[in-house]
Amino acid sequence: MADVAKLAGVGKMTVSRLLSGSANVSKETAERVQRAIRMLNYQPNELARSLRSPHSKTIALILPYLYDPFFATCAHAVSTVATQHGYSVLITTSDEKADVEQKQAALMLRRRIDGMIIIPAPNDDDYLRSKEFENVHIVTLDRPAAQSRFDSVLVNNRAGARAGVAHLIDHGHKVIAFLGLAKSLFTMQARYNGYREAMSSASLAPENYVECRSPEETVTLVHALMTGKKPPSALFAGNNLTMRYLLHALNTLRIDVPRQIALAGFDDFDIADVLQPALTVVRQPVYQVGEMAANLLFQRIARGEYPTKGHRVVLSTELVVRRSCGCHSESIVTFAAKSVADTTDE
Amino acid sequence: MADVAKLAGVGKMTVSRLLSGSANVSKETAERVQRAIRMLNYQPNELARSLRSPHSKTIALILPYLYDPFFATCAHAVSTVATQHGYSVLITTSDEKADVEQKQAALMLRRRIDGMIIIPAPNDDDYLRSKEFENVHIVTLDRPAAQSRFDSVLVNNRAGARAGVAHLIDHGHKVIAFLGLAKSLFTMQARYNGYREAMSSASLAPENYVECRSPEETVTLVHALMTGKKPPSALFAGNNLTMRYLLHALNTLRIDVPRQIALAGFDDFDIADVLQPALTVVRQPVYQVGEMAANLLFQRIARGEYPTKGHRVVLSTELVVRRSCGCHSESIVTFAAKSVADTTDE
DNA sequence: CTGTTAGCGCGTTCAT
DNA sequence: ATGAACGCGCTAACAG
Repeated sequence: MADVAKLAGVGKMTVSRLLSGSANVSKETAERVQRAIRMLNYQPNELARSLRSPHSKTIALILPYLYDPFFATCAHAVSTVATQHGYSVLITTSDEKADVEQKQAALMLRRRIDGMIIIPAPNDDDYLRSKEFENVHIVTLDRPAAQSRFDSVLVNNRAGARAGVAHLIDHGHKVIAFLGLAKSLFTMQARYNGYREAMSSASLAPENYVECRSPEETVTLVHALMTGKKPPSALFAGNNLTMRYLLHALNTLRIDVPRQIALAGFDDFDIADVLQPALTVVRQPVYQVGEMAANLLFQRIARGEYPTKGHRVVLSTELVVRRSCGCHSESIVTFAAKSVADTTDE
Repeated sequence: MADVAKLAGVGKMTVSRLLSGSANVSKETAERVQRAIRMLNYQPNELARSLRSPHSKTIALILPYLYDPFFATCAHAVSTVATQHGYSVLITTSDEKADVEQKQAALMLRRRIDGMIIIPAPNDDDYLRSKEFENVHIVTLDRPAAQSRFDSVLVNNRAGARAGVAHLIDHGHKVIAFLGLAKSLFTMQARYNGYREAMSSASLAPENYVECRSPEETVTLVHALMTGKKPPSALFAGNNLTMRYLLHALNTLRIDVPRQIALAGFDDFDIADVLQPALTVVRQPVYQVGEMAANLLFQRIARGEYPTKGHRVVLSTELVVRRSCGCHSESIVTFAAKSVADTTDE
């Protein structure tokens, strides 16, 4: 910058003013400076700017992994919104490990980010309430942080799962199993609760939660389920990953859907409708979840306020009825959700 | 930091030395400083460090979008390797637009990143050879940059596609269509070339490239193809996105695979094996592509060398034979690729 | 082994 | 309308 100033025959300050656009610079000198900038191919150092100003124009995004299309789409939305606001995104994956997440979050803090969007790993988000995190805006995605001042964007997991399971019940199924990922995940708990509500409402006994850790394990679990003393006639998958595990397992075990067993699940995905049979799923507004989280964050950043109690935005889901449940025609039913809620379990 | 120094009764320099671990500090003072750091909950400002040192410990990752599982998995690999090296990742999406990519790349440069990994949008990567980019390490992913000094990590697109199409020919198909995304994409051109080679080798006439811009358009195109004067008996999809478009279209048009038409494609994906029929695909080592690119970049950064001619690493693909081609048993064939090549078209 | 000086590139403050 | 000086938080280079 000093070089530019020298070449233009002005002080560094004039150059700085011109770039920030704010203050008064005479047309003539402005033009001289512009020329000098082009001649030297001057690029301002954003690092130095960030050091000086209270804003680094950077946010952090921490999520478990990117190979889940749900998370990937959220990340895409966040990136898009950030670019619109002139912000950069520091991304990092936690692999669902709370300690990794915590270390990465601390690192982001030292990089002076203006805010962070987190899909928190289970079991330990206490660190977010420690002193270091007091001066950073945080929005949580897909899962809330316990008793926190942070905004969260969720979907109505419980109501969605309840409706999906109720639909299976409407088909006359009495024994329905719920399969999910790690039970410690917020979304899995909420959806399992929805499942239990649906079962209880129909005076049916809820089955135990079936935890699928891998495709291989799922084969074993499904086999055990089907050859047990109370074989289910329908299955509900807790998310799109579980559903894919399940499809593998049913394929391996040569169990026909929906003749031998009916199927439904939470979270739609790209080719769920071209499978044979097409899958009945509870669809969540994936892109909007990420978009809303980013918008909330930038709103907080713009206002600079740190509320003591965060808002919980709950987006609505819809039941997409296709064939795997046993239906012969397709339809969509939407479940409204309060846009701001304070329930502890959605 | 000044506070810590004051509390410990030492100079800032001693604190700095302790943190960087390099120089000599006596045990006693070290302990005093440590205590002061803990008491004040001191966190070093990485921004200031980056400003001072020649390394910002940050790399940039620019890719078209994240909702493609191929790109998402590459991004995951890059993020993982970066964390291993103690680096942070600034991510941004270009939406396949060269101008967006260029602007974002320039912004990254001003943020003083140590290196960048790019999946370049088609048609315009000249900007990478301009003066500003002289002092940054760049590795290209999935697609090369023309005549450049940058390393690239690719897969053997042409050989893979050739083998996939040859397999369809072995089934007796005479008219095979190639469907892909934008024709301007490097991978699509290379794969289409492989298709043409396979056809020519069998003395068959290659069909024109069919460009699928959306699921809807694909329905129209496939319909036109099937009702045209030379309806194909087999289709080859240029990538996983095209394959999904195609599956939608075939489903909509109620065309049965593989009875009415045989199917194969480039790029495996998660549930390609549970579809009915299971899809025959050319599989590329997705995670390894991202991992290798990141490793190459960190190697360059570590050595600090800017070679005049970049290496082109070409990873091998394999043909995963399942059912959509008409086969009744499954198998895998791997195609070796030279690990370093200088061909302009892979 | 430790402290002092200087400067990374920029923007704010005050003076002109 | 413009410039000089100072400081953001840190570290390299030189003293002591």
